[in-house]
Amino acid sequence: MLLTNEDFCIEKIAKSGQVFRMNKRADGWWQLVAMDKLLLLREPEGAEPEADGCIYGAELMCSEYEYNGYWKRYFDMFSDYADYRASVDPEDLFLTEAAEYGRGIRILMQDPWEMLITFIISQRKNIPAIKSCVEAICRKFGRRIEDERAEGGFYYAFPTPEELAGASEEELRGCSLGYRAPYIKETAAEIAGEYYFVLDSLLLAENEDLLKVLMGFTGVGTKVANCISLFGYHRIDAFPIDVWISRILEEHYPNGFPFERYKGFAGIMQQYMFFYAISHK
DNA sequence: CTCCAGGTCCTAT
DNA sequence: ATAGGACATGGA
Repeated sequence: MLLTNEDFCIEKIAKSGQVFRMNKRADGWWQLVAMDKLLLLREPEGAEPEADGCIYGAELMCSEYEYNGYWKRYFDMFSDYADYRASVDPEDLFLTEAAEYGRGIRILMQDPWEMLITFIISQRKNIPAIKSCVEAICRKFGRRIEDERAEGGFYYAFPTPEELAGASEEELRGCSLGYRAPYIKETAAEIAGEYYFVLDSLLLAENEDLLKVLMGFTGVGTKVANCISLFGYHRIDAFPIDVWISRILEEHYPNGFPFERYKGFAGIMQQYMFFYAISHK
């Protein structure tokens, strides 16, 4: 299944800090696990790098049926990111450069539950550390799935609410979660129990209500709630402010970020700025 | 070794 | 409301 798109770069998506189970293998394929689903993808054969050195588009190891039924939505292929980039204020030199640098990034439509737990883990950790924690809880509590396409012949699904709720705090701490272990356990217990349908019920919620409910879970504050909104509910106007974005706002937008200009999709701009920042450390 | 990471919670004003 | 300190751990 060949995907030709000017705004699809596997490597940038994998390194953009929104997805933590997408890794390049030694054989050249990128392996992505989303909940219990596996996808392998790689750069199109014979594709020439563009002027920026990047290759755009991808070959997906899946049928058209699987693509249309799941991955097309997952990768937000119904949106035209060229339009988003074109909306950038040309006089805003920083954002112009960041958006050009981030061309190929897309805001993925990931699972709300996976985002809830993943971003509780994310607090005060760098991206490599987040990845190893997420992988650890999957290995320890997730269902093992045999699949010859996977590296080693198997992979682990993201654990279900029941699987995480059943974990002891010691087991969770064994995944390097530190003080987040009780956050994870409490939140998982709530989702596995009385709030079983709440994440689904939020699909149609207003943005403000969504944030408010998410922040009701232990370990979820403003920033994490915005990440879950953006990456798990595709609320592309959500604007998570972490230490990187905070620095950018101080350095480049002393008079405030022009949210009015990007009304409804400021989260896309946020992602370009974030990726630019972490790539130029 | 030191510094820092896609922050949140709790407490004291 | 708002400000300050505690918090676990591993990657760089």
